[in-house]
Amino acid sequence: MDALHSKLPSLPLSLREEILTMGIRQAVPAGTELLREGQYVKVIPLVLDGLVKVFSRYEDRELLLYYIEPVESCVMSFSAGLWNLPSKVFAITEEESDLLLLPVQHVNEWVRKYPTLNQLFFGQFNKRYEDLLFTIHQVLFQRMDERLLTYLRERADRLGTNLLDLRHHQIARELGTAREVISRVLKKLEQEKWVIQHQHGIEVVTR
Amino acid sequence: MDALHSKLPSLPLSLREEILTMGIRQAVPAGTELLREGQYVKVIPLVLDGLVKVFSRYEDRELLLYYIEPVESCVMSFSAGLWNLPSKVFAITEEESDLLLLPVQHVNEWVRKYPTLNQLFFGQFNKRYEDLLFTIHQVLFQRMDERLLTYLRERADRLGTNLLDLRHHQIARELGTAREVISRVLKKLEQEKWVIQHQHGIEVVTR
DNA sequence: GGAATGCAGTGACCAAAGTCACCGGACTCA
DNA sequence: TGAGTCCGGTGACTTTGGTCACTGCATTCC
Repeated sequence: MDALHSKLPSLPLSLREEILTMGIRQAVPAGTELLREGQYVKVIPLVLDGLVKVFSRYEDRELLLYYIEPVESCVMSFSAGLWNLPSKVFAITEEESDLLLLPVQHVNEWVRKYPTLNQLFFGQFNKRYEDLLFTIHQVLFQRMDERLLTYLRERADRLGTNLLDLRHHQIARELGTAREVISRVLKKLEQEKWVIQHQHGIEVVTR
Repeated sequence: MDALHSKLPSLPLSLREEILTMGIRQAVPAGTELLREGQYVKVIPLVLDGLVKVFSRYEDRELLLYYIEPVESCVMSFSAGLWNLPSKVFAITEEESDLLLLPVQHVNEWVRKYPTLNQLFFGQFNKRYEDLLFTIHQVLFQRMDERLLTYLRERADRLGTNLLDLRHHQIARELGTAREVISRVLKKLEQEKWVIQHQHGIEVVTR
């Protein structure tokens, strides 16, 4: 339970203690939906461990916007929670994750009482803003082969392995396209020696 | 000079006075570049009057991200200014505009001294986050005809007129596409009676 | 063993959008 | 008045990516 202290050393001790008493610690399995479009939010989740994906959805297509890594939070939940607005994205745990749920009324107090908390929130907003900029860039200016390779490399970096256990249809959903497209492009990337497709995974060739 | 008082009544009087003494009031003509990619920022501009466009650029294509309207600011300048990071977007005045330039070191103090200022900053971050979400949505999930019509309507609403004086190539740049595409799609929209093209402008047909 | 299921491969086709080349009208300005 | 420039229109073509239909594996589960 002292994880918070080591992970957020920048916050005042008294705030960390308040957070620990008021916050609800929760372990959630992989694949749990944390936030749905149109939903109102009463707790702000802080990811202590694990990984959460944030998506935009339209009809039956979706697009991965960004990942929330440990000791980060979801800015959509800030605005949705603090101003009681409906969410415009949905979020799902990618791995089994350890969350700290912060009830919004307390967060409202803390923001007033502890100005340093604002620094943290600003940082999060800024990170997500940059993530979205990057995503826009990819979607508008890059072709599928580039986007796919960037996606695979980013994932390999994050997981610390070149062997990615991924289904084509998973990739397609995250990139907002169709399974066949991924199969086709992946084959092209393989011919160009950027990746190797094994029976149970895709190997990203190190440069 | 009392514009600020009437326009930002939510801020404490003493802060507004500080802003007025430390901020630099500046009128800039239309088409002035305020922020360039890679640039470091020493003042945070607050738009008092006029209109500023914010773009993402890649090679020789660009994409309009959002507009900054009166009594709004640019979140890219927050992060670029307050953390001394290079900008990833560029901004240009669309109309002649009246700006209030806030030197970053003072803003840093104000943020600490006046917690209400944080509310304003949060609001701005949230607005831009939503703008970017909307843009992603348009770019990935909508076809050009939809995007173009949405763009024209939004613009007509903002300017309060159905008659838009726009060049095809301007539109193309803002939507990140080519002039010919706009010409083609505009013709289709005209055939479908959504717009009428006049000699000197495009009329958006009211629904 | 056989049916069902999930996954990937693939060819054919289509639609959207990007590109190229070229035209002609309007306007400007020297 | 004639050259230059800006603007929009357009046909032809290409590329990219989305869709459809169908195949062949594995694996799993009765």
